[in-house]
Amino acid sequence: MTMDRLDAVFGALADPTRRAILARLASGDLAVGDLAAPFPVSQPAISRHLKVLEGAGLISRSRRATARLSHLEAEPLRQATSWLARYQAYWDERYDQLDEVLAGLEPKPTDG
Amino acid sequence: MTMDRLDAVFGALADPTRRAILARLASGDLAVGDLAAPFPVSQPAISRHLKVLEGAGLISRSRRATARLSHLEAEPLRQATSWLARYQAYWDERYDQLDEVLAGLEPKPTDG
DNA sequence: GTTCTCTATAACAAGCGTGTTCTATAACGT
DNA sequence: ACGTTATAGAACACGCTTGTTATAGAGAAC
Repeated sequence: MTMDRLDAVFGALADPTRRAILARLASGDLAVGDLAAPFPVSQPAISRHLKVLEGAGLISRSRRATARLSHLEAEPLRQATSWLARYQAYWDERYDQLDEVLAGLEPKPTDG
Repeated sequence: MTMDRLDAVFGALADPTRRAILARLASGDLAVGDLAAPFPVSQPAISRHLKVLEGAGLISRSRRATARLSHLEAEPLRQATSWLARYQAYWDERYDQLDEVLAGLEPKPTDG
């Protein structure tokens, strides 16, 4: 249950082709062929990238006629962001006030 | 200059040992030996992990006596978060108001 | 049922990553 | 200078990843 999905997620994101695939899927579901078109790699290579993304939970797939549509599933990205959030304080002191704002309480004036 | 550091950053984060190293460095700079102690791998293996982290810009290093201290550099983590932020809208509708707040304008009351 | 389209799998090659052990280098203490 | 401590590098093994081409399978159209 507590399987380290972060391994798979970060591993998936480490490849620029896969990040580009996710970026394209953000605009809508796509078939393998459409997805492969802009990339200088073969269709089987894209199929394997999709398999990696699916393994990381970053996409889900469905059938429409002979095509297989890939659908972006951003939840793992949220988990990754959640892990990274631990370090926000190390690069951005605005994090504190941001955190407060997000906490749901009423925002206060920036300066007293 | 626009080198795809995300490859290196996400690649570095894909390894659980390296994530654990970063987590420990969040509490303060550490020498290789101290860093290697809790992990079930050899010292050279840790040295190589540190080299990967350094290559991704995630740590910097300095000498103190014979020891070499590793220091957390979180800026690349910010870049990774920045990339991921593109997808926040897909899992959290609060993203919109968050974005507004972060835009730097003075916070307004939650409700008009 | 045959054919066409779309996608997945098989089989293979090459490169990279991670781990090991053994050894070299660097800084300090005496 | 010499020894001790801390870290890096060399050499090697092994598995994983990515890519290729060729082929198989699944569904639609006719």
